[in-house]
Amino acid sequence: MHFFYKIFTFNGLFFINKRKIKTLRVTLKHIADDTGLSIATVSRALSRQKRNHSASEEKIYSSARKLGYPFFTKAGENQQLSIALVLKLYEGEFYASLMNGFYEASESTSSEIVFSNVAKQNENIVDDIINLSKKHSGICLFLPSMTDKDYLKIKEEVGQYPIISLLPSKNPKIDTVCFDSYRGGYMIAKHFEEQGYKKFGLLSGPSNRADALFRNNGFLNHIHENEDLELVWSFDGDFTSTLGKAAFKEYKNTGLKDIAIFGGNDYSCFGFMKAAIESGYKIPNDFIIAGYDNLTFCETYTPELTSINTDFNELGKKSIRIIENMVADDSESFGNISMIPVRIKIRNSTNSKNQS
Amino acid sequence: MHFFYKIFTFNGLFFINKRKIKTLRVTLKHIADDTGLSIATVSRALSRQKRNHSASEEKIYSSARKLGYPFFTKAGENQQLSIALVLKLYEGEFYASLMNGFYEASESTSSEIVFSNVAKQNENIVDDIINLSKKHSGICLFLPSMTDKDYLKIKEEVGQYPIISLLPSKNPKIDTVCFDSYRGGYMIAKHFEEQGYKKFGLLSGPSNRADALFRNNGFLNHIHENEDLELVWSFDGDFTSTLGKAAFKEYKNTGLKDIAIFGGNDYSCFGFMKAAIESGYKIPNDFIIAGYDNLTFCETYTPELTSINTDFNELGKKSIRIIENMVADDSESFGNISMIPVRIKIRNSTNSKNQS
DNA sequence: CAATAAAATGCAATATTTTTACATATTATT
DNA sequence: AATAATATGTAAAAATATTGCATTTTATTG
Repeated sequence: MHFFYKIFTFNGLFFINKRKIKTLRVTLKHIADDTGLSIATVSRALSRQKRNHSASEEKIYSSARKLGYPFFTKAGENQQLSIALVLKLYEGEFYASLMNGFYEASESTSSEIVFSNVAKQNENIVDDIINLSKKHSGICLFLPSMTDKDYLKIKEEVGQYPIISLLPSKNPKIDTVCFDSYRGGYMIAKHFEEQGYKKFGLLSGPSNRADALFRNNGFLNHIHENEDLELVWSFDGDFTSTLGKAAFKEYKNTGLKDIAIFGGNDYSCFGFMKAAIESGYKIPNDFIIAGYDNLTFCETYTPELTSINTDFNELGKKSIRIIENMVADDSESFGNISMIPVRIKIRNSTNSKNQS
Repeated sequence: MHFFYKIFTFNGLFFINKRKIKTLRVTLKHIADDTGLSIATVSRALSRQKRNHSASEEKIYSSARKLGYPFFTKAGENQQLSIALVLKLYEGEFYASLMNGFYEASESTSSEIVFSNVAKQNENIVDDIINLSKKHSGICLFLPSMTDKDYLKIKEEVGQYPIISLLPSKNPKIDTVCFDSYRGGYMIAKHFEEQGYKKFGLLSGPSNRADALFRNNGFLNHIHENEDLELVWSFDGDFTSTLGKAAFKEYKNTGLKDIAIFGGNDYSCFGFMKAAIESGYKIPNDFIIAGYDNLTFCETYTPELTSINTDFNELGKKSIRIIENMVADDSESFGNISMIPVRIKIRNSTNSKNQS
């Protein structure tokens, strides 16, 4: 006589007919079956103090890793927090600086930083982040493409779990630690004014990035606050040197000279300056220009580029401290913003006086 | 009546007098004690399908993360390999490119790349790497400071565990996947010759880095192979633009002109060129120069810098493929080298003909 | 090559850890 | 205040891991 059961899975659970059965977690039995050895042998191999790298042991370890068998932490061993820095990695000095800043910051605390990359085309970033929240004590998000809606969804799912964003937002839904982009833009405009310029130009970053908007706003607000200052030219860039070059073409056509240009970021400026130099323009004589990010190449380029320095080590330290506090006392907090001050680094690209 | 026991730990084991007792792994009991809740409640919170973010649940999760309680993988869920890319992170475009290349390569395979940073001052790198070998299916090392002795020690401890180095070595102790640095240097010398130059200069990288030596050797060997070519100037740099500048001072003193200089890497060249331009030299008219790494700034700089392009995506793909093969068939392999070809990207800095 | 020692393995008993039924307490809703 | 829903603890049951002992396999020695 036979019985027939319908076995199916739903939401990660297993069912026989409609009765819920155990969620099958990975056990020594799975490894034993996978390697063809007995449970006892598997147990011994995994709990041995010193690995001996015999063929069986290697097979067991490799199977254990493959199947996701957990390697138990010994009690009292792992007391440090693990904080994930979630970003979409691209090429460029910027990302190395960001990661390096966080990493160095973590060395002076008892927390460990883990970098977590998010796929470039990824519909389920929110789910990924929620998953990460199981493995780490806190999360720092550097994801320019995230919308307010995404943040809200994360906040809902994740409750008072320690999570912060490293990018400014017009209307922050979660706690934020970021550079004071507004002030950066403002400082540049101020510096331009101090150099005696009245006519200003703006090569802006992508309009869907809040940090780009804040930089612009700081710059523009200083212009609008002063009657004798004027924005005479602007161009919508995207933080790439390619559009920086395109911006110069457009600028050249206008025939404007002797203006002070804020380039949004350094890459844009490098593209703009290169095109300008190739067209026979002299910087800072024909126009002055300043960037944002203070990449190492600001010093390498001729003329050296005035830029806004952002201290990633400070950003990292502050972020880690905030996450640590959030872990310690689980009081609800929501939309707090911490601003890291930025510094202007003045170089030759805005120094028309001493130059000529 | 009382008994006194001496409890102590050694090698992660616990002993009472001299009798070994259990290694105390983290269990629900620890979390229950830590949170003040019962084991049952902890069990329920951790195995709940949908988190509800109640105060207790948050406390339990946070304690679990803190103590290192393992989150079990469900059987059949985690079938992908996890490969660690171990490096010492510094600022600079180079590291972002390396990580990005590996990350993108991993997207087209079933393996996952995890970046693992190693502290800058770290006496126990070898131990750290051996620890990582428990958590990951394979390891890729990018650690220029490692010596042959270190590699040998790792190989001994780790047996036939899948591990490779991404840097060339004079006498490789473990399997290596790296760029063909020798050929890169060679290609530059060849290109210089084709441009009609007979007198060559070399600004070399740090002598303790095998990859720098290979670049030099490729360059020098082509010179030595041809009777009419000659090395007329050389300088010991360290891959920084600072020493690039210093190199130019030295070069200027020699009074040499019309030679072809290989800069070791791009940063050195940028420093050298900047100092040269500031001294009124014209490139490529007064000398031609080529770098190595093909950073994005090669195109941004004026003159655009000829350089050797290294495809990190290829490096990543090849490395992942090799690790995957090592995981699949556990045959012993030792000191195999795979070279990734490099390409020369010719730009204006070596183009004195069409220029003048 | 046989004799012996050392190491690895499987079985099954034992120990440990996790889950859950049931009773009770707490919190939310009407 | 009554009732329902949810959360918690106790203790029993179930699941999982470890280990003593016997057996097999591999390595070493004369």
